[in-house]
Amino acid sequence: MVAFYASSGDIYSATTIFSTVSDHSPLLFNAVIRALALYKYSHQTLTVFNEMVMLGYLGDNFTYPFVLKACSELKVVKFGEVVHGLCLRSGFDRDLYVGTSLIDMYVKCGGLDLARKVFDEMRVRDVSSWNVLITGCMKEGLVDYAEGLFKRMGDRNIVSWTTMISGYSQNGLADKALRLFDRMLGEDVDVKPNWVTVMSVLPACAQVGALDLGRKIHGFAKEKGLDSHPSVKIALMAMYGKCGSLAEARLCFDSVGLDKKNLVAWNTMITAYAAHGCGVDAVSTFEDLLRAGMQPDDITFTGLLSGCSHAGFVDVGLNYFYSMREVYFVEPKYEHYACVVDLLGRAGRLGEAYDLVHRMPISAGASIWGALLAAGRKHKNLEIAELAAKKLFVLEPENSGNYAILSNMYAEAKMWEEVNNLRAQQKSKGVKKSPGGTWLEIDGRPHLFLGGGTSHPRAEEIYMFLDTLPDKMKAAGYVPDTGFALHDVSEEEKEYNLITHSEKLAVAFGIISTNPGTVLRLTKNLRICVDCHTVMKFISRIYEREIIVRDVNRFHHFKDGHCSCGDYW
DNA sequence: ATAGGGTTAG
Repeated sequence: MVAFYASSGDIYSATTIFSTVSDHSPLLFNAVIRALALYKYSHQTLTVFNEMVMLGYLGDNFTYPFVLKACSELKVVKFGEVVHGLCLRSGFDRDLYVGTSLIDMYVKCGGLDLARKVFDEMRVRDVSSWNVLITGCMKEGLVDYAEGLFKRMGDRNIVSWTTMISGYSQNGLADKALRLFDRMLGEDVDVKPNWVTVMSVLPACAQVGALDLGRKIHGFAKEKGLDSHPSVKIALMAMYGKCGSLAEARLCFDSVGLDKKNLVAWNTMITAYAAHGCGVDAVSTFEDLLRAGMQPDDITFTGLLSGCSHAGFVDVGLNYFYSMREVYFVEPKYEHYACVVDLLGRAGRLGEAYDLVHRMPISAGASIWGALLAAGRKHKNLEIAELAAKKLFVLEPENSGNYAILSNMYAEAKMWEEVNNLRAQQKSKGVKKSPGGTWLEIDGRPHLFLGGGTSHPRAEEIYMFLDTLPDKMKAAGYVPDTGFALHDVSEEEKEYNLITHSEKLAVAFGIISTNPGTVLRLTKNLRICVDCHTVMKFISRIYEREIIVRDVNRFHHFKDGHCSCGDYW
């Protein structure tokens, strides 16, 4: 009876009857522990297990996997260690399932060293044991170690491949993720990708902005009947959003039935609108969410507020922010304050932004000082920028971008001594300039361009194109904005530094190597600079091209000499 | 009986 209720998920009935039985057999304990763990009543699982141990029964190979699952769920390594000790005493630690569950528990509780120790000491291992450890390594960023395990393991199943692919995606190695997905299809014919596999490879497309490749994978999913799963559709939405195709993201969103539209789906759509600067759509989607009877969460509000920020809807955004707690019962967190500081700062209300930083109940961190620094730069407020930058030099000393911004502002103000001091400071701390890079997708293949790079096979043509550009642009009314070039060098040299920015190289290659009218899609690892932004506008008009640039935090759609951001970014 | 997953501001 208990087992029947337990397996059907009626935990209440199962535990009620369980408590009326006076003579608990090990079998009965196992049934209840299994049910409680599977339905994530983790505390209760441990309570019942404890009761069992008190009665002198130490548990067997059917008890431990579920007790350990409860420990993993709670993420308390201390509990896990106690249970591990009991495993050893009971002698069931030698069991394959118990061993694998131990590894999983240590991985989920953040004890990778202990997980590796258990793995090394196991006498029998199966695919799952290897897979669990690979997951742990990927989570901790030990990509090389995970690769070693993957290479060494005897037989790999679809979970092994999927784990590697999603691990690469999570560690920002989109290239490797995409290549492994390909290799899996070609090499291991016995392995059948499922919906989780599709979901794991999509973030890699998103990372490098590989729209065509993403579409191909969408087609592949359709062909295999894997595209109807709501989670796959959500991953597709995110991919399309991050690859610059809002329309396709919206199509996926609409194809999820209203009853299956969970909060993640809504949040993804709102976030996509926000990244594209479509404030009106972000707000109206938020209102649709409320009408659909959903309860927004903290992520909904980060999307909504950043949407308002990117679109310049300062007061609308502030209103939402102030009503979060009372109207929507969502406690404003750090990231919401960061959005509001950005919202105010971007709009030039630096005083209010700075006030907020001091009034907030949470202390400001890197993203908030980063927002203030960006605001200081945009509105040429050196005082605020200096203040924010000094905080950032302490909080994220390795981030060269912060040095660059302040240094550029000093240069603009012709404060050469400060420029030199800053450069010396940067050098003494060993901060390396992070190279600018831009991806351009051509025929479904992403091409990488690095700032100042000359290694491209068609570098000569690219530079030739860029060399002739200024004259064409000057004829159309262009004045290069060299104010923020890093060095105190001649005007001409500054112009040259600007010319070698990676997005210019990429757009040049795009223009000379694709048919007229082809939309150019660029993905950048830094923020786009003012001069590149201006150049893109001119190129879109002179060459009649639509150019879509994704920089680190938003999209710019250039068309006929204008940008969708309205120069507000 | 154990394993892989989607949304987060600068």
